[in-house]
Amino acid sequence: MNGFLGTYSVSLDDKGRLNVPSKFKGLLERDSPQLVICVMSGFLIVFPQREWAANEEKLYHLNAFDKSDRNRLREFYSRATECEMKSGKILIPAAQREAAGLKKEVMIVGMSKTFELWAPDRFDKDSE
Amino acid sequence: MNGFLGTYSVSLDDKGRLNVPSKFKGLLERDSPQLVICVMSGFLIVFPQREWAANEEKLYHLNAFDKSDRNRLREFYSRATECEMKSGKILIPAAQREAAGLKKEVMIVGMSKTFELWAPDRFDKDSE
DNA sequence: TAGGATTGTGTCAGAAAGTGTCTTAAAGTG
DNA sequence: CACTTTAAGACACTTTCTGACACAATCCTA
Repeated sequence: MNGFLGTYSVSLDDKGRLNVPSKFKGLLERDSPQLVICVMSGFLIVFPQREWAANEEKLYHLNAFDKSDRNRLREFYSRATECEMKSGKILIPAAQREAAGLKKEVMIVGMSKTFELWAPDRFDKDSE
Repeated sequence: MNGFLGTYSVSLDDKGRLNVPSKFKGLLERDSPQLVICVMSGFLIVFPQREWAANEEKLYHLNAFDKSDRNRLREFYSRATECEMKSGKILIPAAQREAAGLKKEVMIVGMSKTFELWAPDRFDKDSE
């Protein structure tokens, strides 16, 4: 597999769980079911564990006692949540669903190393 | 686990105890329930015991007979309080609650190795 | 130093949120 | 077209969160 590719429309169940498309499921099972979901402006990015760690490394040089560095760190960490794929599903925490305006139907967009979650109406408008 | 991640809104109980979200609880239990809470400008930083020790080490090189070094040390230590998670809760001392303006609702913000406590209104304004 | 007020601690019940699994329907495959 | 795989929805069960209460420890004052 070449990473996360394509666009899928899936639905959330009654508790807000995302049914992961089987192509993505395979990738996550091979690597790790551990994920980090990060709130962006209007949508969510899903990082597999390893990919998240790679991004985190870019912040190692920042000083937690410097005010502006600390703000950057907060920006990064405060938007993230650790999740896990369980029984082939990912529970999207309520706050994240809220932030991305996710209702029942969700667009899943592959971005190779990561993938994105969009509310259908926002995807049509904002993603271009 | 990737450390403390995400933003949670939790409430203090009638005695000012913080209900630790279960994801953070796990991390603290694995490591140690011992904590240090440090007052910053408008919010609180919670250091797990080990992380506090690591920060303290960085101050060893300061000279206790140098006036400005001594001020830095005083600044650091005087704002700190030792706490402990008990029955899954952390009692935030009254003085610290006061300093951070914490009432009933508290925002908990993961910062990887540490986490922060904010009054909701201050978080919205000051954290960016 | 006794009594009362304040602060700190353990625990529990009800509500809310998260999890596992199964059935049915739909889509993909040869 | 028969068979396999995948997605949706439903349900029961478990875990987590909140608010409350009872009790313990500490502090303060007379």
